[in-house]
Amino acid sequence: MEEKYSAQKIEKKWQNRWAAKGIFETRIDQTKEKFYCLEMLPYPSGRLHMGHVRNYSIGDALSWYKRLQGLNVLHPIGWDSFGQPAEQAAIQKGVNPRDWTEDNINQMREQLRRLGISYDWSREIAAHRPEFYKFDQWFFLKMLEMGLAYRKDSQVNWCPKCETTLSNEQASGGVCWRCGTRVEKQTRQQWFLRITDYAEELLGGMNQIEGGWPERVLTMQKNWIGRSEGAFIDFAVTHTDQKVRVFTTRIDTIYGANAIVVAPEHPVIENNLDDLAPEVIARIQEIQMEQAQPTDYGEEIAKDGVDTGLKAVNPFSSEELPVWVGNYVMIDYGTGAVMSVPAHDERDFEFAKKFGLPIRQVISEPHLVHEHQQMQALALEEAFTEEGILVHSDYWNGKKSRDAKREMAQFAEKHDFGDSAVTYRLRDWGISRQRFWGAPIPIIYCETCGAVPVPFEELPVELPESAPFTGVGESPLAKVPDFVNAPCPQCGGAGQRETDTMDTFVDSAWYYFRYLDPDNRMMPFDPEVAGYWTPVEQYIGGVDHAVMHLLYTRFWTKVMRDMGLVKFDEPVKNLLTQGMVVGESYYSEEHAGYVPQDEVRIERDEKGKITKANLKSDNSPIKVAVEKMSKSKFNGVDPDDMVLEYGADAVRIFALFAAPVENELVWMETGIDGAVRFLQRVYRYFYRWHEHLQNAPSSEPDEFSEGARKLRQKTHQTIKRITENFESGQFNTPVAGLMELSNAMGDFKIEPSEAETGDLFAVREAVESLILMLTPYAPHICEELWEILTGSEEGILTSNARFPVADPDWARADELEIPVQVNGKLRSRVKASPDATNGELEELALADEKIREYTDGKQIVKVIVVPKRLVNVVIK
RNA sequence: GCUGGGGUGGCGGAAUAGGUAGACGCACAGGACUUAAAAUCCUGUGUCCCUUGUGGACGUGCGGGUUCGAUUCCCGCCCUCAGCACCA
Repeated sequence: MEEKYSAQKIEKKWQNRWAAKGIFETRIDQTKEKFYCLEMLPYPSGRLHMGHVRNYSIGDALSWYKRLQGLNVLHPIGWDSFGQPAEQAAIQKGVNPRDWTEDNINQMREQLRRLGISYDWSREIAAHRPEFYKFDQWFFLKMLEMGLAYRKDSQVNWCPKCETTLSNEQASGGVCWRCGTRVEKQTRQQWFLRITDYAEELLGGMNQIEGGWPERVLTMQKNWIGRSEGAFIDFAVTHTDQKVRVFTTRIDTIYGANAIVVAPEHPVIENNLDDLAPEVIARIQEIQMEQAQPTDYGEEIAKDGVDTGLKAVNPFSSEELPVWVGNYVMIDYGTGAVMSVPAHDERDFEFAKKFGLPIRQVISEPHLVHEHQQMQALALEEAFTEEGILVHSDYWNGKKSRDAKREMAQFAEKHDFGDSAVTYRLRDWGISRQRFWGAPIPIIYCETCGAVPVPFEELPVELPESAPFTGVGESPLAKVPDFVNAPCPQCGGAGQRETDTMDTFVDSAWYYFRYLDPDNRMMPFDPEVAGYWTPVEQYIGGVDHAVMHLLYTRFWTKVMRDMGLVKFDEPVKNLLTQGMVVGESYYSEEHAGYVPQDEVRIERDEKGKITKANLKSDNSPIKVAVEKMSKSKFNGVDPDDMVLEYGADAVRIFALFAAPVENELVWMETGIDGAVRFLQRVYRYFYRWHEHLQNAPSSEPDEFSEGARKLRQKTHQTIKRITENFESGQFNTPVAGLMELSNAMGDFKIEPSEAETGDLFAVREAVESLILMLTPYAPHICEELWEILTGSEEGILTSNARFPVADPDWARADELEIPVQVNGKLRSRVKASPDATNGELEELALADEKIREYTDGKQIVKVIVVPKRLVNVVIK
């Protein structure tokens, strides 16, 4: 054994040994309990960032912990390798997206190896490889058969200058990210998946995962699905046989309706164009344009609208109402039409105020009902949006909102002009992307047969080797005639392939099922294999995927269940959303920009608090902030540099110790020093003892010195505590426990050469326990120490070592210090045996000298004894 | 605006079926070792007060409440982070 700890040497040695032996490759074993530990797969950008390191350190710690408990752990990784950056690189640098992607994957795989993450590399997958995306296409065709995939007109962001479609992110602020041109909305035929068919189940299924998923993720999904209960009501358009159907959650307010407001695209406009004045049509077009302008968060557009001149009849009151077009009504929510009740809806109120429409209050607060019934008109300052008692509503007067809602919906249903209804905010999932670097949608358009699915046996529809990447015009795929032209599978006539590719969220919706059976050529995976490995016990990733990815994958699972591929409803039992990794940044207002740390001089007070920060060059003040790591802010750190400098073990310990996993993690170099120091302490201690520990007895001796007893107690207490911590999903507190154990080992001051049998046993037990419990955090050093300790090259897993189990007798304290309070204030402590009865504890407390000072001459009202914890003497 | 988190030392954070607040680490200060430095080891470190002790008071965002006892439970605020947002 070398005297000095060299992280580089040890880590390299074990990474090579693990790889050579395929230690982490996993097979189905029906005799063992399985554990599927999954981390969100990375996009192969080329460099790992600290967020990845944190994510994979968490997953790896958990995988090791479960392996050491004897579970059959599946811990795979792959690449989310379709997507825009590869195509962008092709446009800007002229490289082939495939080559660019593969290069990046190779680099990042090496980085992951250097971190020593225990992946089963034999299961590695990548979305851009035909073996994988073949099954994106397979699923698409299946969903087409099931009626879950369909095509319809939909709007996309379009930059007229670049002649290309843009994603919402690329069109943020309403301008093209590349050229700054104002983005237009364009209507295209796009493919959709009917996720809305599963809206109710996606909502209801949440009770199966409650407790295992963070509350906020479930809430976000709930909000996203946006279930809303109400009613559809038909308003007949006068002089026509048409009806306008509105959706409302407040049917009880219907007597207060002053107008019907429809979205500009509403069919009632199209159907009655002849009856509309030309200036009205012009206004409607204007309003539609306004509405189509993308807006930033928080930006509210002023209400605008126009009276179409059409009239519709309120089926409850028989009142004739004007039909307006309004910019605040959206075609794709509800029915694209609302009844405007200004007295009881803020938006309608604002609209009515602006256009001078009548405002009638029909819901009253209970104590004002009488007053409201007397008065014809009331001047409302603002909309009254709460529920109450109906007034000015004919037959329904005096009813409570809640009852009226139900009864009025039933009435509408009975008289055939309405229905109770549930609507959702959730839209069907549009998967068409006008991009090259994605899975081609397997459809051929034929003039005679229409949109024809590519037969299953012809899958995959492969991407061409290359395409003209100009960044302008249509999708590059459309410019590859060999790809586009294909015979119609139905009639054999000339056909053209769909040139849109699939949203990359399709890949991520099911990728982790492919790990189970990555070489299957016929099916995405064998259902029997999936029956063993899935569902996922623990999924770990960023909270930024709380809605889209995690909702899509839940949807996909339910579809797979309906296909008979899996037998459960929810794919992920437990979800852990880790916090962001942030760094300290330095902003100079003087120079209007961020500056690197080494250009800043920081002064601290005697406690270490920053008192002053100035630029070294010109002494101008600097603002110190903690922000998400980024190159432009000079506050990022490269994981590779860190690993090179401190070693993977230390980097991983710090990533897990510095903060609870769901919190933000502030990356500090001084913090990582602490992790290095800890590892060195462990190594030094081990070095000092390792030869002597070979003489330690294998069975428990009868006698122990006082120091050995103390050490054994601490060892078993630590095992107990760390096991509990792991079980409750804590990753930072076990490190603290290990440090305490290591400190206790140091406190047992005894020369190894003078150690008695009992001492040797106690130290060896502590060392073994420490190594095994530290393995999930720092596997390299632990493997090394284990090899030296046991003399076996097999490694911790192969030698079937197990996570230590606490002996309750040793974990039990032999003497307790019981705090004694007088009237709730801590006044003294007494020593007591853990077996002391409440009566004995009370006696001890009252006999205590300091307590007697307080109780002398006072009346003791009562004494509260909390077994093993505390005594409180209440005096008067 | 709606929804959901979160406010504990100089910092990251421990501790909640109500029971010693501040574990562990960082930073800082002092000491040992050293010709010196680094490394290492030891000690101290919530605030305030005094008669410097095995002392006292205060202290978990603020104000109330319940309780022998509240960081933990209840009520009302303030601040902050995140997601969503003209959703009818």
